[in-house]
Amino acid sequence: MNTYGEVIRNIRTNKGLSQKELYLDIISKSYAIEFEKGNHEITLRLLEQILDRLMMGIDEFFYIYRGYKLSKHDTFTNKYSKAGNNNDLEALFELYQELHQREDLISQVHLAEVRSRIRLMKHFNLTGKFENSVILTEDIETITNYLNNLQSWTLQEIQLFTNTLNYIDYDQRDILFKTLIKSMKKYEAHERGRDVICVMLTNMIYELIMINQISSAEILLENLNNISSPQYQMLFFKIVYKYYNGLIKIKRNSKEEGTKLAQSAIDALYEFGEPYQAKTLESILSQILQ
DNA sequence: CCGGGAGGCGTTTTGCAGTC
DNA sequence: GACTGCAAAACGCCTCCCGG
Repeated sequence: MNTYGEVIRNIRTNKGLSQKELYLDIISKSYAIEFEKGNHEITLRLLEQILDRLMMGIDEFFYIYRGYKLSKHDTFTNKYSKAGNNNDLEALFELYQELHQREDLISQVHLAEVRSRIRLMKHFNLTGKFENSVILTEDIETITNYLNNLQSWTLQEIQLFTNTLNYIDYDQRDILFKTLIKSMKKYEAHERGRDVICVMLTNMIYELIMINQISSAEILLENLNNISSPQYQMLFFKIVYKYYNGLIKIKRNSKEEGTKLAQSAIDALYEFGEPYQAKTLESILSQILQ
């Protein structure tokens, strides 16, 4: 693995910048040399200043540093959501095997998360229904014990909650959500944070609609609408917003209008090339219409 | 003007023995 | 097992000097 300095040197020379041009007033000349040779590391504060001169953010730098790959954890998150969204059991099972070999706490929690997802999907493939009873209680315990100990939540922890909240019982979920909400506010200004929060709200709203907590669902739905507001990359959540409004209308006895709204959201998902998401929403709609 | 080496200096971390 | 004290090692950064 290259050092940070070696990667920076590569980027610098590709831009045709001299060491002076890059490092002036940030670190000394000779320290810059040692840094580029990999003999010294520098603090994050200095690295950030250097990256700023290279017109690069810290996340992009780490992406390049890993050879244009995402970090280890992103790989988990990516693999997990990719496999989950595409209904790819084989990929999920591979992930499961990988985690099984590790012993640290976080891997145990992820293991419970993946195993639950596998069980849920296997059952869905057989019956066409999502049934929480197929999840192991020990897995739910592993996850809730972990989340219960959190004073403040990171985005990855919010994602964990999102991925598993539908198996956690209502009271427990409510307690967790109350501690989560404090951390949630802090991430409203954070681009990826907003994304993570939108996904979480989407799942929460779904659960609330299914247990007929319609007014709570409406409150969260308004939150979803506000937080996902102006950016076009949030279009997906706009579609979801429309879809849930449809479901709520059905629940409030405007069956025809609601179905029309929900169906148009599903059509939009097909049009944007999200067939698995669309199918999931379709299956939920038909469950509700029964 | 550039990259590179030697060495200095203050701060932080680490290893380890001793104490509570 | 947790805390304390302390020396050695490592780290982060610098200045000064050198050769191409």
